[in-house]
Amino acid sequence: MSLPQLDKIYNPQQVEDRWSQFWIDKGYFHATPAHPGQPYCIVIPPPNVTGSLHVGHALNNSLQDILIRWRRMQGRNVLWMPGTDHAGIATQNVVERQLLAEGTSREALGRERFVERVWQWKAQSGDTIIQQLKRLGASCDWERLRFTMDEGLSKAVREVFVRLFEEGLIYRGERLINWCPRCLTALSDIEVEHEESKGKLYSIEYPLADDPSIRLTVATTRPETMLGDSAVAVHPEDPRYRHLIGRKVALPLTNRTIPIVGDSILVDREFGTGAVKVTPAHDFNDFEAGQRHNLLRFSLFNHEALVDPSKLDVAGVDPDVIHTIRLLPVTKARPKIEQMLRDNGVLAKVEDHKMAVGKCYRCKTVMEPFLSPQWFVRIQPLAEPAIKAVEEGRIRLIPEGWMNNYLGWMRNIKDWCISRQIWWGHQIPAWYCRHCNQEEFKTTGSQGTTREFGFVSPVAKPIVATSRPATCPNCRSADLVQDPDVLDTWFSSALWPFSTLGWPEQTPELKTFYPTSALVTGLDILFFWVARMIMMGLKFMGDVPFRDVYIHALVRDAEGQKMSKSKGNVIDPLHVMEQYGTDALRFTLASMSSPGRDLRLAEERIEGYRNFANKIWNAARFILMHLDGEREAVPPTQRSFADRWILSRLNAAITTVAAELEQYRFDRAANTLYQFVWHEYCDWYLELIKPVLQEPASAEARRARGTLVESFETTLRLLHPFMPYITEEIWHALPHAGVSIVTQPFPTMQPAWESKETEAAFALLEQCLTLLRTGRALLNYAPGKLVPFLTSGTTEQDRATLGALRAHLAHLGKGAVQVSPAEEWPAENLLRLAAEGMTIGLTVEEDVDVQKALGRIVKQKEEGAKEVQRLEGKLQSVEFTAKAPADVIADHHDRLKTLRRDQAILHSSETQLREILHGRHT
RNA sequence: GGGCGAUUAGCUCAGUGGGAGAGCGCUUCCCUCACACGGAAGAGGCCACUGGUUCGAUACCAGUAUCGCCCACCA
Repeated sequence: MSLPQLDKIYNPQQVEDRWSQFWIDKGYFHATPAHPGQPYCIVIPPPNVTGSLHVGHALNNSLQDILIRWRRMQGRNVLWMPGTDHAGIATQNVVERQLLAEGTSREALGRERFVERVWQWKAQSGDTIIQQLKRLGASCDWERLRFTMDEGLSKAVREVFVRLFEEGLIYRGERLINWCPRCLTALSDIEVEHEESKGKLYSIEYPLADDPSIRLTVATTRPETMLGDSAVAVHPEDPRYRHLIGRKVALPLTNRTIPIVGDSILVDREFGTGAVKVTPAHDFNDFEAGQRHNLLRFSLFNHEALVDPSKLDVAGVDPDVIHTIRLLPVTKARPKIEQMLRDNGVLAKVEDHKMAVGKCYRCKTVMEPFLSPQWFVRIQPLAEPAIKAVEEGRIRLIPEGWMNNYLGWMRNIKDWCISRQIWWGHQIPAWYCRHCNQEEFKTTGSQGTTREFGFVSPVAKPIVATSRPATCPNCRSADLVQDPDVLDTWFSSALWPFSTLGWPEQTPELKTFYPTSALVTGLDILFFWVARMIMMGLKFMGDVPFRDVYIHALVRDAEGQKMSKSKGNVIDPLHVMEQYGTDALRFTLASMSSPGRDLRLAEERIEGYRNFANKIWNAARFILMHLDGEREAVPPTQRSFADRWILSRLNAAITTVAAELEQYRFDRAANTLYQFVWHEYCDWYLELIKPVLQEPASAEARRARGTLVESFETTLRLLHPFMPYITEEIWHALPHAGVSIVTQPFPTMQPAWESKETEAAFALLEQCLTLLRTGRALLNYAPGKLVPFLTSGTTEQDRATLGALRAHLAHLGKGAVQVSPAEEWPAENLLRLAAEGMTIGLTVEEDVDVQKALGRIVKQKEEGAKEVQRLEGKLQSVEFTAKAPADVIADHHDRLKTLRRDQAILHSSETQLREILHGRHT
């Protein structure tokens, strides 16, 4: 059999593309419901269709692929459902930036042409991330690639919307929502990021309308909103203010008087003065208070968060004030108002105050509470079953520490604002009859809106349907206008586990793969995505969307900073794959993925695992080099010590890896593999069998080759989910049956391989050798020089045991350690003797500087008793027989605890040792 | 303000009611015919602090400190 010539250094680039394509061409990743195995399904967290693979994706998908490949090898019916997300605002922003660079704009293009343009961009760049995922080795069923705006998925979106609307779980209304004045759209509560910032707390005095001598002091962080105040609230049982409820105060800078109301929900008596200004159009609490007390709402700013003079006019603001702050941004208006309040003598004080300011999660612009008509999902009825599913363990969060997070959020969940005033996305399947809503549409143009910025009046009555109705069911008019808003991106993602499987059609895929098995995702989208999938899955499928949710950490840079382009600390996974190989990247990410902890990725770490790949590669080279001859399967009873040992260890590795994967402990599984392959398989096993392989024709060698191939091939299969490329490449070079390692069975525990006795024996053997080497190094014994390694043992048996030890260990000292005598004994016997107290001695020739060695020990003792203790522990069985000055020996004799004198020392000269070396172990 | 997590070798992190570990880095020696992306040996830690439980605590409990994350309408 001719073996391929392998390079000394593993070159990932040369193999990766080849196998990636090979796997796809062979259709290994394609799933079919007809497959007899137990279904195992993961739906991918769909990346932004126009995005590029970042290291977070790399982590997320590496972990998924490990699970998927592992389950596939186990014979399960595996489906990894891939797809991309249209990512409404994010994508729209990107295309808008492109337009800006071209000197045009979304508005100039108009809605239809803009959306067309985004589709073009999608067509152009949508394939990028898919190709990158393939490069990562992701074994998705690429034939099933989905996109959230596919016809099928859009149908699911409309279906869900209509059903929820018909059940009253979706409604439309004018509410205070989070508004991004830059993206010009509403956002949901969780799309607002709170950031601590320094602000001021302003105390303003409002005089009673009928008795200006009495003043109520209220505090606010946003004095500019006082122009829109509708009331002052006090606690109804507060003795200071109780009697004032029902009276009015004169609102400074305006011609309005506003009532004093009692409200126990809004007002905390203990806080501040106990009196609160109420601004229903600019504060979420105040909005609710306003509803409770039927207060007027005075909106002051326009959709760009600029002071709107016409609204100020409506709010009865003093014309001079309007003039001063008209069209100013909110932050610019604030100091003007502050000054005017001061001029009016009603600004009691200004203090420093820290506050949380909300920012848009897409563009970091400061958000503004904005009164506008929007669509909402009534979430509570959906949340309850979703809470139960997790409480009852039908869905498992891993690590489970996140459960409280999830439950806490779900229990306090608020209605979900799902309408967005952007163009890219699923347009809301609601239409308005222009005829029936004449009043509302009177003042408008073709867009069919009555208000600023394209809002359809909140009073207009929508017709909700999965497709455009031909006529108005009420008046038969065909003059229908579709609601201009689109749905929150996360609305369609919430349906992902069943929409991708064909819902609302009852497909075989849906039947086979729903509920899916596991979801692998980052914490950052637990609420955005995971929680909503659970709610929607339970609602529309009547069952949980997945059993396990594995929540992995965020990838940070080596300093623990979030990676961001602006900081320039981004590790580009594509670059890493290029430089170190995909397998190295995957293995690194897996090995660092401890639960509940962010992972700091440093390039050195990747380099380390690149070296690991190279180690595997060279082990393969070694093995292939020695395979040029017959080999036989070995009956367990005839296996050599080394064979029994490595199979037992391999067995342990298999058991551990599988157990860790079951628990999503990718880190421990990876570390087990690393430890096994490098420090057991390569460091010890391959070294142990080297001498045997030196005689290729021997029966011993034939048997050794049998186990060698078997153990290595098994190891490759064990490694494959983590390092798919290199394992496939090497597997093909090894003797094998089958077409690809991808479809080979995952190794399973072999009870016959387990041998605790052999492992115990090996442990002793290892100790002996380490002792020997330590002694050598400690005594500065020249590296090329043989160390006579002599042991006690008076009987023939002892002597023979020692010989066997030499046979097994001679090479381990890399030619510099030899054991005498030469008789052959099974190593186990030696080890048994060792266990019974036999001591191994190290004899030093006269040219060794014992004094120096001992001096080191003494010096270290002076420096710290602990170190010397450790040294003594190691040296306790080392014998010094060199011609050192007698006083030195005497001085340190007791501490060195030399060999017991009742044991004979087998001595050997250098000449004898050379004979042994060349005579070898046959 | 509430909740959660972290604190172990220079760095990144595992870990367990009884011996303190790994990778990388570092020191010494070695380019020995699988691998210098390698081999051998080694240095380096009051396991954050303070109490408690225990025969025994790095581990369990309480508190403190520092850091981080999530949530939050206290004007």
